[in-house]
Amino acid sequence: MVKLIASTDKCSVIPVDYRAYKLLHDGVLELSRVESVGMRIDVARLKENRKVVENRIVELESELKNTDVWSTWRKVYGEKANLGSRYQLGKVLFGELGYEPVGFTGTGRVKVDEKALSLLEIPFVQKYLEMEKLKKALSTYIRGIEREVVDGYLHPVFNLHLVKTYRSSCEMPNFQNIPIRDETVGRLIRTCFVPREGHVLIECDYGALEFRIAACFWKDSKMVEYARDSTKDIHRDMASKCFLLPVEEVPKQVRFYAKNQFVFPQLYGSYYVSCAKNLWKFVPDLSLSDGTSMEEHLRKNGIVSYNQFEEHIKDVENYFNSFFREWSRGKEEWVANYFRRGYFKMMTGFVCSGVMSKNELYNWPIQGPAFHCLLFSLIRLNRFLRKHSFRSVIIGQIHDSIVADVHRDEISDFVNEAVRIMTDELSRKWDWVIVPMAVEVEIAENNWFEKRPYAHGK
DNA sequence: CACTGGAGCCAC
DNA sequence: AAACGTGGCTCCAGTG
Repeated sequence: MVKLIASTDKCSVIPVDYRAYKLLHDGVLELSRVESVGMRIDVARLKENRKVVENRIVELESELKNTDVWSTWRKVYGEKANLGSRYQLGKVLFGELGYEPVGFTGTGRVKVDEKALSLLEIPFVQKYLEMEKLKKALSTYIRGIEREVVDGYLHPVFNLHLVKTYRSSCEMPNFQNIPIRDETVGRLIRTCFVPREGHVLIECDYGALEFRIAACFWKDSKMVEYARDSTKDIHRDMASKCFLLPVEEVPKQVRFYAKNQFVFPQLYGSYYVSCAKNLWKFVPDLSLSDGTSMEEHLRKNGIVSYNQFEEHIKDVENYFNSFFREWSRGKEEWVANYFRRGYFKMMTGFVCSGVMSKNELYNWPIQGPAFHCLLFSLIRLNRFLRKHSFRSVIIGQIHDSIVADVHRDEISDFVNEAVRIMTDELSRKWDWVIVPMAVEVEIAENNWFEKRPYAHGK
């Protein structure tokens, strides 16, 4: 089946930089080699894990069907009762049993996602959610991988022609969304990705890539300063502002939420109300290093209610805009320029035309070139491995990281060259790369789940 | 029976 | 006026 991009006119008369085309051409060739090489799968383990998950799902199903909630469900739906139907679950919980809906979807249906359901704190629902998590692991990942494995190897397809931002995508199966956040599910799936005999898995990840590219794109002096100084950390500093903590007392988890619920959303066009709402949700889960709860800490600092917190985040947003003042002014100009011309060109030469929203205008010129750094590196690294007859092979790519199956004798040579390409050579390739690049290397001896940081020279 | 869109969840 | 972006995949519900 041929897929086409619907919203972007790539056949426009705007001259396309040949170097942009060449990057995709070379990229397609190297990615086809990556696909052909494939990644080793522990098929026996995958099967074992499937059995475990299948059994647990059966167990949970029978427990769920032994409840009053299920009796009601059967009364309403009779033979059509389907435990897998969230629509039916919504009707039972909110229609029959009288629980209060937490929210509604775009089409007016009651929200029955994990977030909405977990607020109900009903034993049935908690168990239901555990079952759904395992079903997702089973159907999308375990079965998805089993279906595509050929002789113990998986060959996901990496596309360069589908994404509006000229990023990549991946399918059959999608290797770019293998679970990692949930430890239980992550273990079930990732332990099945194993190195070849005598090899280890190595992952080379660009550190803070999108922030660095944002600094290059907006040329905001403070962003550049942050990107150049490895002792500086924008997420830590904004966590400190959002949660009224001294910089040196920002816990890792608090930094994580500041990064994903404030800094990136702000850079891509969100605003303080959304940020405040999203941050506030996690406040009950947060605590300081001395054990003080975040609620307690905020209370001590005069923030008792959500409204006060929202006001505070509004102040932080104002601070953020005045701190990155060239970005703050530049983004308005960027939007105005697009409205005059109807298109824009990425730093890597790719043209984006067609109807774009403000937020897309903020995101696309960052997301695309960030990936192009990775693609350039992958091309150079794969050529290097071939030229010098390495036994090590690149087996995949996840937007800002390269995954490789590296022979034990080649680990340091591989890492040195990968890091050299991803930093020095990249800087030479494009003059708009005005901040240093950082690479985080991880190694896994037995399987992908066990990956841990690998200390390298750079 | 084939197909489509919505909702949900997984990643960066 | 509105309010972070990019994907793939699965299941269900509805349509023809």
